[in-house]
Amino acid sequence: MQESEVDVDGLMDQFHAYLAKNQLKTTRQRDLIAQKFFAANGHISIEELLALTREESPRIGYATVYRTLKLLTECGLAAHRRFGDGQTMYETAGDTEHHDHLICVECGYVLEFQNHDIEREQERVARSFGFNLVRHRLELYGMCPKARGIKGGSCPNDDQQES
Amino acid sequence: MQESEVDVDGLMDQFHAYLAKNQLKTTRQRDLIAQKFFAANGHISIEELLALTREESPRIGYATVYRTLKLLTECGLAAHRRFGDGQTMYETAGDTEHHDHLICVECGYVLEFQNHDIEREQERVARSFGFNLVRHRLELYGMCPKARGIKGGSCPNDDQQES
DNA sequence: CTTTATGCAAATATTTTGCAGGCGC
DNA sequence: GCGCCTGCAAAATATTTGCATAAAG
Repeated sequence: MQESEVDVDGLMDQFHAYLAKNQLKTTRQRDLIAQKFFAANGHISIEELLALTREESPRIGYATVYRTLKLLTECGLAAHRRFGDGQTMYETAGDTEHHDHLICVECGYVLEFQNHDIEREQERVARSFGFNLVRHRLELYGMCPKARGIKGGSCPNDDQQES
Repeated sequence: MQESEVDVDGLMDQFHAYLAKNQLKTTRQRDLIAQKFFAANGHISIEELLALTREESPRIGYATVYRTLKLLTECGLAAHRRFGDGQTMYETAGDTEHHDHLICVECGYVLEFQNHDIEREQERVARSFGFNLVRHRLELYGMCPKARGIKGGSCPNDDQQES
């Protein structure tokens, strides 16, 4: 796996800093949810996150997950996103790791990547229009090797929205 | 206005082709919704689209808009998207016009552009992961010249989602 | 101790579906 | 005419909120 390791601690620090600055409290639930979220490497649904947190703290409910995710969104560490027709996913959005997405249109598998050449070009384009680039989002949709090879066969994860 | 004109006719053709190919029917409602959608230049919510179509055909309901948008999504002409915490937005995603977006975070102004160097790089990246690139979406967020100059002053259009 | 957060369930909001009549082909 | 579509309302989902209790600072 070339799953780029996320700096969970750093993100947790940012989260705590935000809580402190706004006189909000650090609770076990919030920490747990945030931790699981960050550790998920950036793509997770409310359901999945709830399931993960419940493994360690079964009483946690949807509301708390939603509320915590909202906090994370407010401080810029999370952002929701909908790939295809499926459920809403959340992804990490800290500056620390900036990744773009390569998404398989067959099986919905999401791969992350970074490419400095592209980023450099983006800067140039923005500047050429007089814009000051703050952030960007790039998604490439295509067919993954497995999907191409087997064509309707077994993709990394098959739970898909081919209508 | 330098709102780059979208090739509505071309998109409508693609839509009709899809309907025909799948033995679905061309109806006044579908055409109206699709037309309004394409003309919206790519960013519109269900509500807004419903309102627009109702201007000309007041009996249209949510269901029809949802259903039509689902069709458009299936044939690759639309895709949903959530900016910030707000409502779900739909955007055009036809291959015919391959432009990316440069969005002002201050005023929400959306500029379209094309850059072949970036596209070429995207191809390379996708290939390097064994993917067969089908389409992509690139959004650059930054501050537009006007926003930077006046800093909080008058941007082309002020109706924004700064969370 | 005081204030804020949690968990539950009820309230809202969003999206989908069933069905009878209407319309495109 | 036949079969797909529409509009309406009801159903299914998804998300938010109110409140009593529990926990954090």
